[in-house]
Amino acid sequence: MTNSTVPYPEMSSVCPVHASSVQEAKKLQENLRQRVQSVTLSSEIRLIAGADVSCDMNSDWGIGGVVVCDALTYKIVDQASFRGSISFPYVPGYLSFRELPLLLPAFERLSRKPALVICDAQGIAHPRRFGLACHLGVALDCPSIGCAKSRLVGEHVEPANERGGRAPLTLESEVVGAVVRTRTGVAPLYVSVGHRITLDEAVDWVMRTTPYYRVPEPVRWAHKLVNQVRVKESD
DNA sequence: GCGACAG
DNA sequence: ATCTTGTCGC
Repeated sequence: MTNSTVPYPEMSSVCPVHASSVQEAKKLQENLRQRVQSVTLSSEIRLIAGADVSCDMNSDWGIGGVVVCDALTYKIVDQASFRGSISFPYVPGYLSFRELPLLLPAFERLSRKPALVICDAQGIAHPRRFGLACHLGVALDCPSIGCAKSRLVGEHVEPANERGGRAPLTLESEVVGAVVRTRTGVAPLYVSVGHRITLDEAVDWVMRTTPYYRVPEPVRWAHKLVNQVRVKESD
């Protein structure tokens, strides 16, 4: 029988997030990418989460954190973090193997389970269409959005300077995301499908969660959380 | 060989 | 990502 108090019973079983080399990580990505679903959101979204990681400059420790917000008021309803050692180097294209080992344990510590997660990273706007947001979405079997502050791959024109300005992000003649201006006069965000959502829905949720700042509210809170914990918890 | 390159 | 104060601009 299943235990309903465990937030993510499916996580521990079938989605590897560790790799001992870039070559191994690449093979995992090429295999796991088949599990990504770009489909319409299946349920009504009442709780939305932001996830982020903070790394210590001169050590191999980092903090993974999640903040869960009410999808209508953006008030914080739950949060959790996890401190651990970082085992994978930062290699562009392989960020999930560095950050997911810190993020997933944080999700396990939540008492409220979000219906949608916004990640501070790419989704399918990735060389092998399997950025961190996809990896996290598949591992948690949860809808997710890739919402990065800068470009990893793809070409695009400059979106209109006003809030709501949007331009397609193209890679190998495929639209893999959207470059979205969330605030007038500020640098745009790179939005893409993570898992179990469509690009238009992803852009819609990024716009809905940016009423005040460039970055979505849940991600801003998660960023504050992990930095606070890192300073407080620094040995 | 050279430049690009989420966090 | 991280180290960091003041400062330029709307």
